[in-house]
Amino acid sequence: MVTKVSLETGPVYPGAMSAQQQDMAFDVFAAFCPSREVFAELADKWSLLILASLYRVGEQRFSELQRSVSGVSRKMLTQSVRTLERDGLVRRTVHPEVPPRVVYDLLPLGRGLAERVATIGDWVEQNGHAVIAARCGFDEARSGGETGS
Amino acid sequence: MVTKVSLETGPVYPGAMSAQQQDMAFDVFAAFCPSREVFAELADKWSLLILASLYRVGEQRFSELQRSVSGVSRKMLTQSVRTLERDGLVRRTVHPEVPPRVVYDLLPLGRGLAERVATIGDWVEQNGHAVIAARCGFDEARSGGETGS
DNA sequence: CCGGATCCAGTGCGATACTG
DNA sequence: CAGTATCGCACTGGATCCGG
Repeated sequence: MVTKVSLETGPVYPGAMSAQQQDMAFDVFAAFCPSREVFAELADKWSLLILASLYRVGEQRFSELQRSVSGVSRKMLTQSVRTLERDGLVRRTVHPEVPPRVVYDLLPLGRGLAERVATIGDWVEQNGHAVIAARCGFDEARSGGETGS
Repeated sequence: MVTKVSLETGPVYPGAMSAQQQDMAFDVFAAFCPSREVFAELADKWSLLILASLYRVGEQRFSELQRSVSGVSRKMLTQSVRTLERDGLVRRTVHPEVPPRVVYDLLPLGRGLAERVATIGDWVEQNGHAVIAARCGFDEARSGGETGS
């Protein structure tokens, strides 16, 4: 892994990469690798939750999504969903009615990612208590340590 | 799923939750669920990359980690790794030497998560080109659409 | 070598109001 | 209903200095 790509700073991938792309690999850990940018774009609270929600619930309209991913503002929802659409992960379908109805769902590409993201959500829901417990122990050890003596 | 917990705003989990905790579930999608806080804390670029790096490479010292996760500042690395330690995901071992040597590695709890996170890194490295291609197409369609006529 | 503390610019993000 | 535009604050996160 980490075979390294062209390693240019700018976006140099025209979309067609031929077969040799198979022996090349993006490196998420490299600061200037294009894949890092992709990763960084996805690695935020709202994007991950939106992906997970679309994966769990299925297609949803804008307001449903906003209720589903509780706490997200319209601005952030719009922005995140736009990015996901731009990245070819999510499809945005506008039904030309009045009032307008816009539906979002996962594209095949996005489903593969969302699937993995959802497992992280699952993990947190299953192991959250352990994390919180550890956190309490940690804080307690820090504040409790210096009171004595 | 989404069975809902006590739903208090504050941190109300003392660490011991008895057996009934099994029928309860955290809900990552609920704005005020404690698990959401945990999720939000982990859902950032650096934390995810650090977990993935520790999973792939194994235990590393501070400076190794900084080189491994290229682009991270010392401040962010310290901060992220502290949070991960606090959450019981990562172990920080100080070797009392001079110069000091500090080693980080995954705790069992953290390994379970890191494993899943790593699959996301893999996904990005494998499908990054598709994302970038989609992105180009999207941008092109937007700017190319209004030039004509 | 590890990392805490401080300073400060940049911006993420929420609140609000307006459009189609 | 879905989305854009503007404003403003708070927080992020990098650079730097310092201490163990």
